[in-house]
Amino acid sequence: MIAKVVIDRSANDIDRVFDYLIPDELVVEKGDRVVVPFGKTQTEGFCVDLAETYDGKYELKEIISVIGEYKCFTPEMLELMHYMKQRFFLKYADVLRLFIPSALRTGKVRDLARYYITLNPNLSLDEIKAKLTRKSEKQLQIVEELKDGGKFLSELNFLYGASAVNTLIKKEIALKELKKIDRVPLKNIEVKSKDVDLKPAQENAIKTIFSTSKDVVLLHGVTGSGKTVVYMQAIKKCLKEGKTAIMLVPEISLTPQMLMNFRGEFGDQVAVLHSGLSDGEKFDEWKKLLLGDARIVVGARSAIFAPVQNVGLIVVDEEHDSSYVSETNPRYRVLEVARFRAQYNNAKVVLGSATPSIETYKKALDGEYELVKMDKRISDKGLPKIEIIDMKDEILRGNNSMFSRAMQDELKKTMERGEQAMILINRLGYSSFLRCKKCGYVPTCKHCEVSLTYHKKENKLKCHYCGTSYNMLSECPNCHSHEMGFGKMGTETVVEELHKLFPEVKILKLDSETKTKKDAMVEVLREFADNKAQILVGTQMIAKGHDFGNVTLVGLVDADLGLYQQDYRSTERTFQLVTQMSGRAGRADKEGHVILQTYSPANYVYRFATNYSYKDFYNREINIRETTNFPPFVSIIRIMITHEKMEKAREIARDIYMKIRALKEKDKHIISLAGSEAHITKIQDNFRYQIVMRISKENELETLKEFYDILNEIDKKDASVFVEQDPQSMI
DNA sequence: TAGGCAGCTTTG
DNA sequence: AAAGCTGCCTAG
Repeated sequence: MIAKVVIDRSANDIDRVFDYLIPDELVVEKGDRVVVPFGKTQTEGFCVDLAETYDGKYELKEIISVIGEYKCFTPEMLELMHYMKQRFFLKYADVLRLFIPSALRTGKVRDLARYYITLNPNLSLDEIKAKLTRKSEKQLQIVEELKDGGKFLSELNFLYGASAVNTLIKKEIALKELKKIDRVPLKNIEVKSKDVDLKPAQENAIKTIFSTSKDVVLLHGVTGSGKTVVYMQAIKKCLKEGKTAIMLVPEISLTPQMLMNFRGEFGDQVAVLHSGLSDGEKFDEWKKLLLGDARIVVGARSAIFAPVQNVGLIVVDEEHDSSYVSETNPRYRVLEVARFRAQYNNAKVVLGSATPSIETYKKALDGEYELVKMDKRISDKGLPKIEIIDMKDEILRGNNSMFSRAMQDELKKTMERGEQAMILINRLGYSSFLRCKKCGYVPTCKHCEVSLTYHKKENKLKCHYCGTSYNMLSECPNCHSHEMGFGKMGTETVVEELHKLFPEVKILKLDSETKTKKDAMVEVLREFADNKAQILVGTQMIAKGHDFGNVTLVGLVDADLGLYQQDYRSTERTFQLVTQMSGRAGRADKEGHVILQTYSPANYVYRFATNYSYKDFYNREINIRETTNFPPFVSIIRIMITHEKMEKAREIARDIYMKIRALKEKDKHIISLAGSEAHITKIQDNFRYQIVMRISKENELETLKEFYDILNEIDKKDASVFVEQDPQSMI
């Protein structure tokens, strides 16, 4: 027998499948991890296929051994590997590494054994009781628990705490041994049928999810319309049918509520996967899913690769969130992976959002996705009122502070009522754009209608989509003032200002600095939830999914900062942000209020956001996209070439560029083509060149395939070459 | 002439 | 990615 093996190394030259002979004494199956001789050494690899014969062009070597007790990859995942490689231009090894916890590869945790605890058989029950520390109620409980047979250590630790268990082991009352776990088939577990009062809209949503013939359902529901209940009821239905479910949320570490809801409903059937877990924890959760001990996974982006079988439902909550697109190493898009898995398993994908991405909504309107609407809040309370404040007017009236008079008034009232406020600073991508401080004018590109980015090195303004360069402006062409500046505002300055206004009020701060400090973020959120501070200042990360009942005021200090960027999606993002942020105000029984400060109060994005009219916003936006030739009417493809030597990177980039230019002559689906240095020319000692194209939606996959063929053909040397579709940012 | 090292080749 | 091989440079 021949084993087809992918070597567990990420490099251009060895990104293919190697043939090995399986020696008679070894059993190797598809999905096994193996040790093989490779070149002059031994390496680990993954068996991705078996074959009877091979083409005989070279002498085969034999597989040395199989590692691990079980297969890492199901047939589904191996097919997904091929799909992702050809869809996103990835390397085999990079894809396979996504599918398994890193602890498994690095060998920190490798076998499938778990500690199993039994009572010492050499001791009678009386002897045991005599040995117990008198007061320890917990230890006694554990002994009772173990009387009729052993339990796994993790379970005991969870139920009684590790210290009690450890004491018993130390006293040799209980014995600890490694016990291998057999693969348990998916058992049909009893699902508690706690009756929930479903609103008609929710019932309708669930009915549609299971009755539609389409593979994707878009659940368009306003904030507070009860989408989570729909997810849970639909998942419950899947479990009853013996299937599994994947529940994706933008960043699980930020939404413990979601997890609590799921744990409450489904108990230990839920496994969690996200980047905040330790290696060991990740491994344990993964294992539970692989073995069928848990049948629901709740997690962030990478949980889409959970090793569950027989998937019935994949939910992508906050569908529009940019975290569903991987922007590092293996670049992939969760929605497409979800759809692959759903089609493989004959399952449904449910996309939930109050503000679906323009791309998604168009697909729903075009009939590719099923569209379900939930446009009423559960609580029958209206959505909070959004008040727009014109900051130019404030300046005219002599208020030079970063807070408008309305904002100060409302903050004061909120503090007096003993309620809480959230202040948001919009820092969605903070590349520098120029803005007139008097009238708010932002220079844009003549050809692309996107705002220009300032390039310090050349002292020029540039458009990122077509590359046109403009001279730097010192005078505003609109109002002729000379106060052109770069809009930038930090959480720090906002907190300082607030302190001056409200010296006795406790203020908390949450930004990307807090995020890097491990538990700091959780701590800040808990303090705020416990009402220990009255104001929470933060970047857009505080806009996501939190449910603070006492928050009645939400303030956006400078909503525009996200609006004028060299990015066609910035209006959309701003709309999403305003809508989401206002969803944080007045969640419980209190009336909410939103204050939005802007220099462009007339911008349509604010008009539609304050009326909560997504549909009107969509109509306007889709129109602009169509006339300006932006996604979803075309696809923007970026090929990035990075190399530690600038000349090499440039040489390869030029090679690719010339080949695509030749292709463009023949293929009318390639609309535009531009090659240049990337905006950030060097990251981590690697020089970066990019080729940006617009291609038509028609024939899109074929056009991409042509690009991939070129990329496969050329000598990439040690360069890393990756491809992005409709990139979130052009940095 | 030994030693060092940059750059290239090979991997089933 | 990692190891080994080649060829060139340099100190002595």
